Amino acid sequence: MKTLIVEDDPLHRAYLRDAIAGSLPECQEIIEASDGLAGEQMAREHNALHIVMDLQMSTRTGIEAARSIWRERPETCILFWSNYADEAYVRGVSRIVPEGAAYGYVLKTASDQRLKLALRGIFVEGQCVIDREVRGVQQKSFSHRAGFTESEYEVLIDIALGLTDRAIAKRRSLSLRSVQNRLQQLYDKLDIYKADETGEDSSTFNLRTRAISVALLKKLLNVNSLEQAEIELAEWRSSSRTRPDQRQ
Amino acid sequence: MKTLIVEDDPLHRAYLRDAIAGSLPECQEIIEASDGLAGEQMAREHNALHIVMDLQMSTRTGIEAARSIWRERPETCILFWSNYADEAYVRGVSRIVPEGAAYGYVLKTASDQRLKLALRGIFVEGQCVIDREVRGVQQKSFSHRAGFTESEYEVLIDIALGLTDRAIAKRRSLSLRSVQNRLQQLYDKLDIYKADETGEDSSTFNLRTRAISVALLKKLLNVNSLEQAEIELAEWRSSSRTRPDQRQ
DNA sequence: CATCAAGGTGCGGGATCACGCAACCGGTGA
DNA sequence: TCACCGGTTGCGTGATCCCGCACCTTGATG
Repeated sequence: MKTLIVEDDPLHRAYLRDAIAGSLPECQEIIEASDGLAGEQMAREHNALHIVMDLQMSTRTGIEAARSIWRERPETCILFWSNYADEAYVRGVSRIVPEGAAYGYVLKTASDQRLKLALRGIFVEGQCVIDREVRGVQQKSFSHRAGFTESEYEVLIDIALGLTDRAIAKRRSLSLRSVQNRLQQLYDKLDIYKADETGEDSSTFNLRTRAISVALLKKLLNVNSLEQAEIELAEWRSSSRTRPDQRQ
Repeated sequence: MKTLIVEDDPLHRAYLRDAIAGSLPECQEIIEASDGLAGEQMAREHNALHIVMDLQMSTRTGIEAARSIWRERPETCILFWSNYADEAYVRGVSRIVPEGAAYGYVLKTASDQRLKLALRGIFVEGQCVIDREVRGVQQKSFSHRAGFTESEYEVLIDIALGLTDRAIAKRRSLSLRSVQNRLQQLYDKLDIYKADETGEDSSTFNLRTRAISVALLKKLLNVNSLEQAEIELAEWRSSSRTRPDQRQ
């Protein structure tokens, strides 16, 4: 059995190495990569089916790397080891995990014990191991109460990218009015109004930008997800230019 | 001589401890705190004049902690040890360092050697030690070419908070039109238009929100600075309600 | 089948934003 | 002294956004 570590911080890498050596005696070989891109290649070359991966790396996010790895070998077991349980990350991960694959999400603040249990659970037992803190976020984001539907999340990303209503409508194949409806729902759920109504002098907030601000503060959005969305947007823009306007 | 470490990651804390012990034999005592708040208190209680501090911590940002520490004891030497050289961080730091204080900014990716040199330079020689990578950012942000003036940065933050033009005008004591002018300059410098003019079909972007997006992607803004700005905004809002409208 | 809730769509209007044009003003250098 | 320049302000217009009202799907439920 072989394990790949993808993590940019050398200290954390060393720590992981120890944890793996200490909890997985059946693991004969540990290989390492210090960013997402290298991790991707190394996984391919060594045919690594057991991976521990950091999210938030500079060259290539853990999510991006994991996505292409899983596209090639969906049976790969991946343990995400991250600093944060932001909804943006959790949503990003659960969006890409293939049907029935074993994966895990444990926080870097978790104890030695927790990490080692997760390593065994995922890599030898084939379970999914998700930290309780992360579970909470996951739950919330899929319950419809104060959680966001996929479509609301879409418009949230689109306005955060700076698109106009019209552009969003085109991109998501909706009418202008529908987009605005979704925005409305978004404003409701984000509680944009709460802070505003303090004075009779309302209208201190521009709803659209305020929504972005609140989403960032509530960790629904993070800069990584924006970067990701930005490149998807660029792809869409170039593809829709070559094949312009095929509605109707 | 006594040194205080403020850092939330235990691994990094241990690493720092070694680095200090190895490079500062004159240091007899090392004390530690695992978040900004604790660091602040500990600095006060132990009257620590030599501090190594992480930026980005959960409970209280390094910047916030440093600010109140410096307010009490401006002669404190602080070495900021951070993962990133984002303009938002660099600007945040250089905004709070008191006249003539010795401080440093070194990246976590720097070599052992660099870190140890910085430790000696700041704590025993009283120099300022700024990593080259960080210098670059600092330079850029104060040269007027493609850099941002303080006032442009102000409106950038304000729109990122979600304020309307009118609200910004009131907060910064400007006319509505001036605010809009500053926005204009901001849009120019951020190159908002570049991406938009590809097709004859312009207007895919809402300038205001696009500006936020680009600023985030260019690391001019980060979520920490937003959180900080948000509490300042709350203060201003409550104070301007008690003393309402004293123009003219 | 009747009904009901969710989501998409059109219409229309009031508010806000983006921005060109023009005027003003405190400092700088010829 | 005068021309110039960067920053501020007022006026006005067209584009965009926010959002209430009303209608129409579609799938689920009694």
